[in-house]
Amino acid sequence: MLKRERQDKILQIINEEHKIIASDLSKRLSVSEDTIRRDLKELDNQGLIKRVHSGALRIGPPIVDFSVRENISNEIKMKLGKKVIDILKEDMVILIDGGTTNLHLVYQIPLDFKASIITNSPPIAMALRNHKNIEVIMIGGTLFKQSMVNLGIDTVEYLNNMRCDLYIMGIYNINPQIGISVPTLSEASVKRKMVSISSEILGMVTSDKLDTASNHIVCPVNKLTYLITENINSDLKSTYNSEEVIFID
Amino acid sequence: MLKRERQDKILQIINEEHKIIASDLSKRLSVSEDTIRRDLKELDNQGLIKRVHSGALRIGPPIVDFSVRENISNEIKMKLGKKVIDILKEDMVILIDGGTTNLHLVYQIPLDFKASIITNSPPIAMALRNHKNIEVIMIGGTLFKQSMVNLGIDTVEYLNNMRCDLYIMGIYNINPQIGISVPTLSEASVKRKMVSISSEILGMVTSDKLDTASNHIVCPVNKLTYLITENINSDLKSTYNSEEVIFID
DNA sequence: TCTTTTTATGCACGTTTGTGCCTCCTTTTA
DNA sequence: TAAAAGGAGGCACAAACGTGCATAAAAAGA
Repeated sequence: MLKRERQDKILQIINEEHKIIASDLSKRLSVSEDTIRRDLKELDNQGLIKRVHSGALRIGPPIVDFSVRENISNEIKMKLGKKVIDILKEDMVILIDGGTTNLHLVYQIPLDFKASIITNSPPIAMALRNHKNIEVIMIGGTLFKQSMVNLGIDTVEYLNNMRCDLYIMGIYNINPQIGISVPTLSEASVKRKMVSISSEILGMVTSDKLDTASNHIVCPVNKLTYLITENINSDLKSTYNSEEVIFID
Repeated sequence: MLKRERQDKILQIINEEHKIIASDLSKRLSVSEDTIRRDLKELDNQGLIKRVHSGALRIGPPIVDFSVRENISNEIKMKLGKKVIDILKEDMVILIDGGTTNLHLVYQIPLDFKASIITNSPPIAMALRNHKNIEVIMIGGTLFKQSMVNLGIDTVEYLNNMRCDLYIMGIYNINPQIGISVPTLSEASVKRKMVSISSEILGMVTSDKLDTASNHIVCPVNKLTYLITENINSDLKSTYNSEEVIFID
């Protein structure tokens, strides 16, 4: 691999992931850490990245993660997001609601990607600020601060007048028997409406959410077109997998 | 997690929550308290936070991104915002649109302030995340990324069904003859509607915006109930001041 | 194509940085 | 005023860094 080629790759990775660790990069690109260090130094001198001890950061605003508890690692959510990027097609009309996992996905959408994105989540809208070719349509409502999404009658009503190709659902609880559920009624009704107007539905779940349930049911699991998880546990796979759901791990 | 990344996160948290406890941070970011102490010490030395026993406090203007850390205009905008805080009364219904000056105002609203805030600007909504007693209503629309506000027919229509006590207008151009103007038609029509449904109107302007004009006129200057500026130039004062406008500098 | 020159890479080795732990001291709180 | 919580400084260790040098890989020239 040529030096130039490798540095481009580094830039691409850092743009997607917003930060990199030098030692990781060394493994991923199969070169010595010395070379990576030299690359990072050069890119930093050109002002393309911000070099810091043990890695580098992307220039520009950092990820504004609104989750109070940082427990679930961002890396995992990033990985989930990466799997979804390939499913997105140009010129799709994509509906995305809230959740940090969805946010991490949005952060990884290439800056030149062309699409329409509809969302009721202010952080998602903010994250699309620099995507010149993405038309962002925000759905209003009363801000539910815990999940940072707009909810309420107006939100549901607005959704009545639209359809979209893909709904990327933020999932808090999923259970093979009970289905997908959320803790509040207003979130459930908005999500139900979103489900009903979408051709395909995609859900990303971190392992801590598998086999949990809450009070308000959104829909059964088989409504999902795609289910993306981190875990390759074959038990889970067979539990959730079905003819209808495309299971990606 | 990289050190710089962690420190940026600390800044973000302290900006949102106005104060932090070192031991909490240690848990939230999964590092030892020693490391947090060192981080806080460094940030304090850089003048970015105010270190106190057992934690730290926010120091004036919010600054998360290292690329925007040293921005002087932040200071000025913060001072303007401070003047406005006293005008806000509890339980008001306040309409706020976009602009960085407005955002700086919102950052200074006390965390326990009680009110309803209606906005078409995602950053404003985000900034109110930790204000438990503020009901935030977001108005949807097509996101105009340059000013980060939602615009369009739906936005205007939604405003038809409401009234509010105070409209805090983001001002880009103001001129005693021409009035208040903006560069785009859609922004102008939304602002005009906002003017028409509000009992009082407040505008903050930094000196660089005084005596400038743009293509689409929103309203004459005397529509303003309050005009807040940084400059004590008496010429300007007499130009803009009138029986109708309360001039604060 | 072959040789020469330039550039890029990996390794060795001493240095620096970041972090957690420990001890002793200071501040806060009951 | 005593106990508890927080803070400062030192120590240790691992990971990351920079530098010089030998060698490999490109690029340039013949």
